[in-house]
Amino acid sequence: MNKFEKIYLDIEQKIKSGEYPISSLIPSEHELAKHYGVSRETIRKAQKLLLENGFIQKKQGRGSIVLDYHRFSLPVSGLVSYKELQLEQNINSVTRIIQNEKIAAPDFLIGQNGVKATEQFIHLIRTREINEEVMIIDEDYIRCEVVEHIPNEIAEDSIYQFFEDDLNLIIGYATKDFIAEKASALDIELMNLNPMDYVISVSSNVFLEDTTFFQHSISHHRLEKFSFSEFARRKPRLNA
Amino acid sequence: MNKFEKIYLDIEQKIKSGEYPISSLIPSEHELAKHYGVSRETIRKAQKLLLENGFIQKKQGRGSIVLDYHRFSLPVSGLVSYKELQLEQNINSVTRIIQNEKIAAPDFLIGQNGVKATEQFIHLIRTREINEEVMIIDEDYIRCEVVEHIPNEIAEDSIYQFFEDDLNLIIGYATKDFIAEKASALDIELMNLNPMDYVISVSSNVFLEDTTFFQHSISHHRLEKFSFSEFARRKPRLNA
DNA sequence: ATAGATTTGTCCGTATGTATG
DNA sequence: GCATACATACGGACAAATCTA
Repeated sequence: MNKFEKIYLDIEQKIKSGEYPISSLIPSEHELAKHYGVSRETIRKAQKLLLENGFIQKKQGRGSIVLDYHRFSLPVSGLVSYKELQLEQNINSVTRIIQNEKIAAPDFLIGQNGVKATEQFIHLIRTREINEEVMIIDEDYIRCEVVEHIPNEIAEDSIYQFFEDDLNLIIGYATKDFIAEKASALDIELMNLNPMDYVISVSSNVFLEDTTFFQHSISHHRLEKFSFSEFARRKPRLNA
Repeated sequence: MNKFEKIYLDIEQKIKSGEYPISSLIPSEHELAKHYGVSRETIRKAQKLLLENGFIQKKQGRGSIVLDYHRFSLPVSGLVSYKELQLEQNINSVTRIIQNEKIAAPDFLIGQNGVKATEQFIHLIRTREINEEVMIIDEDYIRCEVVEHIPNEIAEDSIYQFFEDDLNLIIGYATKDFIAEKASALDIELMNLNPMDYVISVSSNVFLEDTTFFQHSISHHRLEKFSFSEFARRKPRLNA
């Protein structure tokens, strides 16, 4: 791990433990640099992470203030996978595999992001149940050029852990679109909904670090159980 | 404006104009540093902005690739105001003021974020109409210690522009929570909904740069018209 | 109201490490 | 192996904002 990441974790822990209380100022950049035996730029990199994650607010001439940080229920930003969420929140849930098979490239993906008509995709449909009630239906299309097969045992756990730890894929970024839409036939069947009900549909395209497109996923959430939070910073309007 | 912001805008413009085409590599950090007559660190700061805004992807040993990005309908991240969104998307909409009055601090805000029971708030309720149909109901509670009055002409336009340009307030950050919930009486009345209908409720607390809390807002969206997008980067799991 | 000390913001030049082709 | 390009780190300099005496 890099120096600035180690320092970030150390300061984060000090904030969480209360050693740096909420609303207080953490030591100055100069003091921290001396304390950790690094240069000021390294401290500033660590602080940038703290800033982006909502732990501190910096103010020129004043210092860095500890914010009243928060436990997010469903962070949109940062591409947190279902498995990671589950672990963090200790939700006891069951994943059921509805479908896991290799198919030809679906029409709506061909031509976009360099997908050729001759390619194959893994078509994965899973449900997420809590207390025997289906809360989320996840549908994934995964590019076979990148991942040729996903064992069912993996699909029941975390495909992202599999991608990253076993296949050594590096996930780069994703676009996500949220809309509310009428429940599909599958939603109605698996979630026991009525034809007039709505679901929240989160569709995303995921790309590797080298910019190759590798996954399209659609996730349907029950309205009553849908919620997420985020921490946002005001971006300066540069084009003014 | 800072050097790295100017360079950011310049490169962004070059990407948008096609001078740096999608999927191509932009010049190396070294070349850009020479071209702009600045140090490499300054170029890297500008590139970090491009990275965060989804314009490029960097790869060690390779270079920085221009991504095929964009046209976001409703960026959650970055605290973009309704007015800015409207401008960006050329949506012709009408804002109607339902209520704009000074009230005592509402119970649900007292004690949180340093709000005292003796404080006053501006209670603002507005509707956002498109084609004479109410799409969004915005309810704002704005701290009078920070903003003592909002003229109706302003409320019809953009309160954020008023805060920033006229009152010189600097917005720092916000927390946002999204849930789907049953339509309220006001929703039913103003949006012409049925009692069983749902709306998307986005509630947020907004803080100034100096960490003072100054606004709580609740925004109700019609399901059929709700949509937003975001660009997210995978954050490294530091706690692994 | 002013001056000086402190703290963060920006920028530079250099050095070393690591990944890519 | 080699050149190229990005990643990390250091130390220094000055500016701008804030606080205090």
